Amino acid sequence: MSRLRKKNRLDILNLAIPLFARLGYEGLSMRNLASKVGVTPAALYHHFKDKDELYVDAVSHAFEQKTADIKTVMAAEDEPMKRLEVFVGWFVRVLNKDQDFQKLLQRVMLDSDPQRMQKLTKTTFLELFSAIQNLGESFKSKYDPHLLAISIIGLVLYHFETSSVRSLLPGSRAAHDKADTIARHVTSLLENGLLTH
Amino acid sequence: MSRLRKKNRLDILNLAIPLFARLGYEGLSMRNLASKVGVTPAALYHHFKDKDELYVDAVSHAFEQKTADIKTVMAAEDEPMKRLEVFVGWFVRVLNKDQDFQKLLQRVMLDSDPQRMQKLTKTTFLELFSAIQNLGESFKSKYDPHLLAISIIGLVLYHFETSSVRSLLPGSRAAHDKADTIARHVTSLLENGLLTH
DNA sequence: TATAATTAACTGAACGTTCGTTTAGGCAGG
DNA sequence: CCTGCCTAAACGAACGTTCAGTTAATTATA
Repeated sequence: MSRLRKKNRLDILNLAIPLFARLGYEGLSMRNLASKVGVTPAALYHHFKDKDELYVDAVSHAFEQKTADIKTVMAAEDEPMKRLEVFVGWFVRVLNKDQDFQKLLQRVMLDSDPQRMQKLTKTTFLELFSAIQNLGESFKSKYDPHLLAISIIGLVLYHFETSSVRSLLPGSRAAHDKADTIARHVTSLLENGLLTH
Repeated sequence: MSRLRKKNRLDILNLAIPLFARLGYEGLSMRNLASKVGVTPAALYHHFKDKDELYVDAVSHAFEQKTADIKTVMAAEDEPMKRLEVFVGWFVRVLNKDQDFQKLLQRVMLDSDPQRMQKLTKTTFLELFSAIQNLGESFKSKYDPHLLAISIIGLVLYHFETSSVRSLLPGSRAAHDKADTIARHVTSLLENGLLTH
C-alpha cells in the first residue's frame, strides 16, 4: 500500500480480507490492521463505525468480488451435467487461486454471532446458493435439492479446507493440490458414484 | 462441576472442549475457563504449562474420546458398501449428537500455527484417516484413495459445518437436521451418483 | 482569479478493560 | 514434614475505542 495516496474504504477492506482470513476476527486487532494499511488505529474509525462493521463489510466485499461472474456463466449453459462441470471447475479454480477466500468462508461458518451470520447469509450467500440448488434440481434426480446443493459445495470445498492437514496424511501427492485433479475427481464422483456399472 | 471435589486434568479438559469449540482459541480466555471450572486462573497453570498445551490436550482428548470405538467396528465388517454405511452412519450420529465436537474439528483445520497442526495430525487424526482411506480402496474403483477419503469425510461433515447457515437458505426443512436423513442422502449419493441408471 | 470556508482524512495521546502469565504463600492429606 | 492443589495479588502488554486537534484537498464566495 502506497504511503503517498490517501486510503479509502476499499483499500482498507482489500487489506483486511486476507488478514481476517488468516487470523480470524479475534486474531486480527485494529492496531495490526492499521499498521498494515499504514495509518493510525484511530483512522480506521473514520471509515468504519467499529470492528464489527469492518468485518462484515470485508466478508461481503470478498464474496461479491469472487462470485460476480459465475452466476451469469452458469445461467448460460442449459445441459445439467455441463453446468455442473462449469460450476465445479469455476469453484475449484477460485479456491485454488485464492486460499484466503476459502479460509474466510470457513471462518464465517464458525461465527458465534447469529446476527452477523444472518446478515451475511441474506445479503451475500443466498443468491449463489439458489443457483446451485437450481442446478441440482435440473438433474431431476431423487435427491433432495437442498441437501444436494450442500453436498456439491461441500464436496469441492472440503478438499481445500483440509489442504494443510492433507499433506501430512498418507497417500498424499503433489497432484492433489492441482485444480484439474480435484475438479475431475469431484465431477466424476458426483456423476457416477462408487459403483461404476 | 462440583465445588467440593478436587479438579484434575481431565475435569478441566472436559470443560475446555465445548468452550474452545464455541469460542475458539483466542476467544476463550484462561480467566473465563478458570471461572467455569471453579478455580483461580493460576490454578490452571498447576495442571498445564501454558494455554497452548491446554488447547492441544483438549483437542486430542476430544478426538480420542469420540473415535475410540469406530475403528474396531469398521474392521469387523468386510463388505465395502456395508462398511461405508457403518462409517457414514456412525459419523453422522456422532456429529449430530455433539455439535461441539464438529466445531472443534473445524477450528483445528483453521489453526494458523503449523506446529500445533502437525502435532495433532500425527497423534490423533492419522489412524482414523487411514481406516477411511482403506475403506475407499476396498471399492476397487478408479478413484484416487486419498482424494476419495477426503471426499467421503467432507460429504458428511459439510452438512454439519453449514447447519447454522443452512436454516436461513431456501429449501431448508426440519428433516435436514435429522441424522437418518443426512446419512441416507450421503450414502445414496456416494453409491450411485447423480446419473442413476 | 484570489481567497475564505468547508470538509475528509488523519495523528497523538489517552481511557478503561482484558489478556497470558508469574510469584509468594496457604492449607489439607498422606 | 512434605507434596499436590490451590488463592490473592500483581506484572506488563495488548485490546477496542474515543477525543481534541492538525493537515490537505475541495468547494464556495468575492
